[in-house]
Formats: sequence, structure tokens, C-alpha cells
Amino acid sequence: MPELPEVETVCRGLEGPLVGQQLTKVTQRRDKLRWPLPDNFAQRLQGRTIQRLYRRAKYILADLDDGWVWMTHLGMSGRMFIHDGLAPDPGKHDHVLLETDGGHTVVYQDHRRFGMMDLVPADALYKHRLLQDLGPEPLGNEFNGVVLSDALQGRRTPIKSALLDQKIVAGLGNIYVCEALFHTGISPRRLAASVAGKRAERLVPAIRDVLTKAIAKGGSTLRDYVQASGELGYFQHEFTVYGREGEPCIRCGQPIKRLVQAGRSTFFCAKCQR
DNA sequence: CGCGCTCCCTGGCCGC
DNA sequence: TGCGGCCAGGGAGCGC
Repeated sequence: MPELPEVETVCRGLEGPLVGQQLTKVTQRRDKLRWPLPDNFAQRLQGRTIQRLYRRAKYILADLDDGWVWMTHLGMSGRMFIHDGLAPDPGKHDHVLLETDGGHTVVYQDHRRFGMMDLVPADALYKHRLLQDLGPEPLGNEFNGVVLSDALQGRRTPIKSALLDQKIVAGLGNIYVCEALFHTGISPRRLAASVAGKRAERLVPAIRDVLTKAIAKGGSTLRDYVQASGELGYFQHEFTVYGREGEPCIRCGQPIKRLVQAGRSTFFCAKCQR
């Protein structure tokens, strides 16, 4: 489901119901999502107060009052629902339920179960195997043309694949990579190494721009995604290439093409992107 | 080491 | 309506 803008939106939506609240009851209805949940997961979360909620790449992180961090990745289909009071009877894909002393219930639902949750000591958070190799946050100060250019230097993979690599820049997924490449006029097939330099300088503001605009619209809703509030995202109406195979390019009118790179669909305009 | 492919799951949709 | 095939926003792990 979710790339950076969707995860950011979910994270913001969870702040009200969770931050400063104690988890009075935590229910775990499965042993594993993508991987096994940690031992005694629900027991260890129950009774804790959430002090801060934030995002790194596509991970939602919650500082607890006992020095541990609750870590969640939504995978492809993970969703967070907020209910006033108790949740209705859980469905078969509702895997974790959290009741707070503020009177809300947050339900984690994930029908494909590609998501994950873990508990990590705060002082070693970024040593977690899933966080330790992440590249810079694309909306942060540490991401700029020089940094991106250096990361692409010498890479023989297509730029599309390189931008999906979370070690190069963290948080982009299939949609926003396609969109950013279109806005920059760079072919997804171009080797990453040839984007180093001037093209990398142009890519950085395009990536920032598309992510910022998507966050402002509450992310993109294709199939599953809804904000924690239950609202849909609206950025999908602004897609220029993603999911538009055969439809006219908004710039030149040529039909948008689809190709498969590293097993994922890429959408692009063969005329505007070189 | 760096790359692409397969696989982990379920469900929606399309064509027959 | 049913069924098979294909597709899906992620990304670890493996083989080359």
C-alpha cells in the first residue's frame, strides 16, 4: 500500500489517539505478520504510554515510556483504523488491536501480511537490521543533489531500480519514483550512473515536490489505502504516469508506456523521458 | 559486491 | 457465477 506520503499521513492520523495515551489493552490475534512478532508482544505493549510517534522511511515508530520503541511497517496492505471506544468484532485480517485510556481503539489490519511489527530498545533503534542501512530521508536536509549523485555514482542498475533502493534514498516506492522521473524528464531505463551529476540535481527537487504534494493530499488511495481517520487519500488524481498505460501523456499526448523492471511495473512517457 | 528474480500472502479484477 | 490467470503501493534473501 504505502509509500512515504501514505505512511506519513497514517502516522499523523495516529498521533491524536495515541500520543500521551496509555495502552490499556493490547490484543494480538496472530503469531506472525511477515515475521513472527516478538515474544510476549501484546503483554509488553500493554500498560505502556506512547510518548512520541514518528516516521523513518516507511516505518512508523512509537517511543514507549519504558525505553523501548514499537516499530511498524505496513507492507503492501497494512492499514490502521481508529475507533471511538471499542472496535467492532475483529475481522479475519485484523491482527493487532490497541485500546487506550483516552477511549480509542486502534486496529491494525493487513490482509496480505507483508507488514511487520517489532519492539526495539530506543538506544539501539537505528541499529535494527531493517533501519541500519537506510539512506537519507528525501524531505530532510541531509538529502541533496550531491548526496544523491554520489549514491548513484558507478551504479549499473536502471535509475528506476536505484530510486526504489531504500539505501540510496529512503521512503520512495513504485508510484512516486515513476512520478518523479516523469517530472524530471529522465527515462526509467537510464543507468543510474548516468544520472549522477546534473540530472541528480534536478531529481532532488522533483522528488521533494511530488512527496510534499502527496502528503498535502493525504497520500494516494488505489485499493486498500485509507488514512487512519478513515478518509481516503486524493493524490491519485494527480498521477501523471502511474497506472496510466495507453492514456495520453499530459505533456506531449503520446500514449504512456508500461514496462517491467526488477519485477515491478514502470510507467513512463518514451518521448518526454530520455 | 552488485544486480535481478523469486517469494512471502490475500484478494480484486478480467476474460473465458 | 465460476474459475484460472494476472496484478498489486514492499523488500529480504538468494543465486549468478
